[in-house]
Amino acid sequence: MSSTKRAPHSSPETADRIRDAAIAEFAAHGFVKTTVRKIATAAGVSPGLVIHHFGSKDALRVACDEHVFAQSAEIKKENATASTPLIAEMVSDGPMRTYVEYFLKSILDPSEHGQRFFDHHVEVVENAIEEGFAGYTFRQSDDRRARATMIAMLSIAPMLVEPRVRRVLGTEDLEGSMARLIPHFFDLYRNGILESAPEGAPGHGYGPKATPGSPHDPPTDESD
Amino acid sequence: MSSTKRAPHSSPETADRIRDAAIAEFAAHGFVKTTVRKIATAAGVSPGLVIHHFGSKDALRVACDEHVFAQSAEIKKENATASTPLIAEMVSDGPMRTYVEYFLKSILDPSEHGQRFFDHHVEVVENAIEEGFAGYTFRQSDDRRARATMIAMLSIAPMLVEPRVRRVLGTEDLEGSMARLIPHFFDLYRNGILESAPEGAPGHGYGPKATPGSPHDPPTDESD
DNA sequence: ACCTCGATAAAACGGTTGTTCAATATTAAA
DNA sequence: TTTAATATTGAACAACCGTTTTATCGAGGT
Repeated sequence: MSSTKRAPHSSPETADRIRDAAIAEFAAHGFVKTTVRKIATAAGVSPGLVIHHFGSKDALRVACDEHVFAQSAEIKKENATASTPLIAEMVSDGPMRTYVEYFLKSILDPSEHGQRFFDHHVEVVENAIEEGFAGYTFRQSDDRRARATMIAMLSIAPMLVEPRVRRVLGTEDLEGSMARLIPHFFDLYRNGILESAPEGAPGHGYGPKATPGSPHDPPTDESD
Repeated sequence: MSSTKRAPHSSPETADRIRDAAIAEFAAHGFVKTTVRKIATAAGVSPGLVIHHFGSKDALRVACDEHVFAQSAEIKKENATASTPLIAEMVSDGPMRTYVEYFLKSILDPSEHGQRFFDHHVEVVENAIEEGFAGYTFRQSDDRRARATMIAMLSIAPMLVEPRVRRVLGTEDLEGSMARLIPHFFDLYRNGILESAPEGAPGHGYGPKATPGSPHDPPTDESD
C-alpha cells in the first residue's frame, strides 16, 4: 500500500494555489468586491474548480481565515527569536503584509470572522501591556481591557487609513507614510500631545454636560 | 410669471427623499452593498425613478457627497456658537451621526470621493492644533502636516472599529463604547502611555536597525 | 485489460445588478 | 380645452454573480 490517495490527475497543490490567490484578492479588494471568477482567473483555473475544492465562496473564506491565522502566528513565533522587528515585518513587503491587509479587511467587514481577529489582537496587546514589549513598559490602568482596546485601535488605525494618508503627506508607499508618522506616534506615546488644558478641565468626559448618568461606571484611572 | 417650473406632478421633494434614503443606506452598509433597489424601497419609489432623478448610481453618490459635506459644515457652524460639544454631537443620535458614518464609509472605499473628506479633515485638525481647541492647546511640531495627520487618524479610528470594540468591552452602543474609551484617550493625550523606554532607545524609529537611510528626512521633533 | 474516482473545463442555470424603455398619470402653460 | 412637459411605474434588458451540471481526462487498484 503506497497510501498516497490524492492527486489522481494533475497538480495536488492546486487547492493551495486557489487559496493563496483568494487571500491575495480578499486582502486587496475586500470580500464583497472579490468574485469567484477573479479568484479563478488569478489562480489560472476555472470558476467551477474553486467551488469544487472548497464548496462555496464562504467556505473558501473560512479556509483563508484559518490559513492566515495559522501562518501569521508562525511568522510571529519565528520573529520572536529573529533580529527583524515585527513592526518592520508588517510594513515591508512579503506574506505578512498581505496577511495584515487581510486582517484589516476582515475587521472592517461586518461579519463574524473579523471579530475573532480583533479579539485575539486585543488579547495580545493586553499581555504586552502587562509584561512589557521590546523593552518598553506601559503605565497600567484599572480598566485593563479598555486600555488594551484603545492601544489595539491605535496600532491598526495607521494601516486602515494609510491610502488616504499617502495623498495628504505626498508619500508614495506604506513604508514612506510610516517613516513620516512613526516619530509622532512615539512622541505621543512618551509625552502626549496636550500642552495645557482649560481651567477646571476634568481628566475625561466629552465636555460640560455629557454622560449625565455615568452609564457604565467608568473607572477613574488618572494615574497621577 | 410664477417662475416655479418644477414639480408638475406630485411631491417636489421626492428627489430629496431619495437622496436622504441613499445617504442613510450608504452610511449604514457602504456603497458596494447598497443597491439602487434598496434605496428605492427605502424612499418608497421605483428603482427607475432613482435613475431618472440622478442619472446613475454614481451620480447619486456625488449628490450625496455634496449634501453631506454642505450639511455637516452647516451643523458645525451652528455648533460653534451652541452649548453642545461637537464630540457629543457626533456620538449622539441625529443627522450628524449619519453624516459621520457616511464620511467613514467614504474614507474606507478606495474611490476619489473619500479623499476630499479626509483632506478637509486633516486641514481642520491642523488649524485646531495651531489655534487650540475647546480651551486645550497642543504641543507643536516641525512637521505640522504629519502631526495633524496623526491626530486626524486618532480622531476617526475609534468610530472605524467601534463595532468590534462593542463585543470586546461588552458595551451595547456607540455611546457606551465611547464612555468607556474616552478616559483612556484623554490620559493618552495628557500623559502618553509609556512608563519607561529601553536603555539607549531613540525617540523614534521602528527598532534597532530600522530605517538605515532615513528616507524622508524625518524631522526631529522631540520637544524636550 | 478494465474499472473507479477525483481533478478539471465548459456550459448552463437561476438570481441580482444597474439601467433602459414604453406606457401612464398629472400638472403647468397656451 | 388642448398641449407640452415631467414625474412615476412596471416590465424588460444585458451583464454579472455564485453555483450546478455535464462531460472529459488521467492516474491507481484489481
